[in-house]
Amino acid sequence: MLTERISEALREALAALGAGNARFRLDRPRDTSHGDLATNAAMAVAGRLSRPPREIARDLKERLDGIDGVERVEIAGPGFLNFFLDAGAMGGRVQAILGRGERYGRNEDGRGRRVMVEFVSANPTGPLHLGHGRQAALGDAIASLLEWSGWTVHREFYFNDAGGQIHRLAISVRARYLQLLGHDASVPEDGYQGEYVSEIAAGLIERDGPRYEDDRSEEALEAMRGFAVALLRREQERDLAAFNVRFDEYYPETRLYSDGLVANTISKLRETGLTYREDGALWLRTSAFGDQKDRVMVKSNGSPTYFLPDVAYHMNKWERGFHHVINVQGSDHHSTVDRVRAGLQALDRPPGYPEYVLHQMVTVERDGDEVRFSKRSGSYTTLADLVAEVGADVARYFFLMRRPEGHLAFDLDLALDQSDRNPVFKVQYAHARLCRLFELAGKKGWVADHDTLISADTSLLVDRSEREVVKQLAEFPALLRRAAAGRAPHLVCDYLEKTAGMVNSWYQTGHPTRNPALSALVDDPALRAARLALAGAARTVLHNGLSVLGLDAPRRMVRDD
RNA sequence: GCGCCCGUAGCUCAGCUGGAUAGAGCAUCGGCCUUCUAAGCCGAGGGUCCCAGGUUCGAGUCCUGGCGGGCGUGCCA
Repeated sequence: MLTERISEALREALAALGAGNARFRLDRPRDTSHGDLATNAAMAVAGRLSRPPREIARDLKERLDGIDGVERVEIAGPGFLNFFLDAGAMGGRVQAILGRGERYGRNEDGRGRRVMVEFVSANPTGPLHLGHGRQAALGDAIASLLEWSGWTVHREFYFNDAGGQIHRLAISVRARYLQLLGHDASVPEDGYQGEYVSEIAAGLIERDGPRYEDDRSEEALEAMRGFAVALLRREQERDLAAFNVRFDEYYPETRLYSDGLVANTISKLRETGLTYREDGALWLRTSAFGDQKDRVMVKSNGSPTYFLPDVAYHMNKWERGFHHVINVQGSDHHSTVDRVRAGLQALDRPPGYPEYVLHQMVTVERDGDEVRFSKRSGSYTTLADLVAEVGADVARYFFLMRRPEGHLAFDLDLALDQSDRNPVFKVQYAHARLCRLFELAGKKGWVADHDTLISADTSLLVDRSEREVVKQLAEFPALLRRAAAGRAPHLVCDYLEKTAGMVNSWYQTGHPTRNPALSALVDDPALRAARLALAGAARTVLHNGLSVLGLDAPRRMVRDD
């Protein structure tokens, strides 16, 4: 593409001036009088070359003349180089987009490399809540962005099916089970109070009858535990499926024990000489690797803390061949980051392994006030309820449109709004509107197939409204690259909203009631083909962008009033 | 106390590796439907980028010190 050609020419020119490998920007200036593309290259290397930026810009400009598709280059301001593209090059970008089609925006940066994204990882102790929802949307979108960058991506869900929380679940189920059978029993204070626990107990009676009624053995409790975990796991999976999120693998904590990985990790850590006994517990000197303080590995009662299986699990990820791992977690878990990494460094893994994306919590607001509208969970709003209320696409988009590290106030009024206020509909509608143009062209008997569009004379796209759209569309690949590198799906949302706005603007400019001469559906076949090519390119970008985020790109919008 | 994150328009938030006059949506006000879906478009007003220093050709962005808010700081997960 043209941007790459200019970028390459700039690199060569900089090398010739003695500033090879310099970092510079080449992007679209806000102000169109500053050209179609602009670079800060001269300023960026001024310090290194100890020369005035404008002088360097002059030298660069001399070496940049004659790039195919560039009409002229100007020096401006403190030393910017502004590139003005000719009509042919501008139009050529449309062809390039159409040529790539559903692959437009993909790159091969991660080719041949594997990455694991671990996310959601909810304990099977209850229905998924909104924090899990945000994490599901975030993890899936980050995984998708990496796939668009050529990585081979493994989506993994880790669940804690052992330990104290699960034990409390089992006790709670037993209490409800006994209640349903007419016995006097109560759920302990630190147990699980939600209605779903009774549902589990009822399911247990249906399957096994009253056989645990008088059985206080560990085996009976174990059967209840197993039943509850399996049921909740199925339910979580069903809720995630309704949210269009799927995993390649579900990894249970108990496997770390049954496969001997926890025991193995203990002995490996002991071999490092970084462990010691104190107050009856076994500690690891994590402070040697930047942790705030040392951590207990094995409690004085002989059972491991959660820290140990975490380390064992990440050693296992590494041994499975995942040297790039991204864990998406709520920021309330951020204290585990340093200690897990410290434990892994003790075992000679690199300091930055694994990578973490931490997100803040979610609240739902209606009329500016926080609301909770879930009955089953007992205390919190569930993901399933939210999805039932607003739909998967809206929920996903809203979870993604803010930076992960900020608190997310889910605006329920806006989410339920089917008007222009709702960004999801705005983007989807812009896509549907472009599809509609092709439908109408077809009705008039005009050929607008792929071959026609890709061979259209797009140098006819000279109107400002058209050129602005083309420039926006041309930025899509760089945008995806940036979003992938920054683990930042919200950038895609921003981009799509802006693109949809520009598409709508362009569409209105050429609306028959306003300015028929600029309509996409003009009588002049050559002009029509060029504009439909632009419409096709825009539709491709909106479609691909929505697809990266895991959203549908409808060909037609149906409003349910 | 210490660690991490956040602080940008009335509201919700973008802002890339430091780059040209700080942007978007909503809200407010004024225009635009006999013609491709007005679920839209055009225009206007609206800013101490939390504060104070520093780094430099240039700081919302980097550094230091404050202020305000969130989370964490367990032999809980």
